[in-house]
Amino acid sequence: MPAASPSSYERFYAIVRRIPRGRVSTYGAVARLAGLPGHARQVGYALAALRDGSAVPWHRVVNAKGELSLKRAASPSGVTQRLRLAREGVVVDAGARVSLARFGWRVRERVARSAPD
DNA sequence: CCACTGACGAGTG
DNA sequence: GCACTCGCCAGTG
Repeated sequence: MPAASPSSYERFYAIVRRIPRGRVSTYGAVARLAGLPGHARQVGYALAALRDGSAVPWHRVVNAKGELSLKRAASPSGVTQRLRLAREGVVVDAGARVSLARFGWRVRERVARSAPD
């Protein structure tokens, strides 16, 4: 098994798997959460290496502008991403963009206070 | 080894 | 919002 080396890909996949349904995250955020800030490009590379049937919800990952990075290609992957997002209620506009303000996944870094100040 | 490319991002003007 | 630069790492010729 080639699992001898601590593939950073697996680290990225682990984060992507945590993105809740109906939400999206960004390449940069995934890299950051994986403990590898600045490796956004490698996240894209890792997702591109995924095979059909993987349990990784790669379609929930968009770039920092909220755009689907596969819009450039009419590849089946691009279509699949739009289809899956639509099925989860995520709105993608004509410019292949998603409102990060509305659908961006917010990682809770602090616990909600049960009692306000 | 070098140049170039790619599902990226942040900074500057 | 647009154009440009630099940083990041893997794969290819």
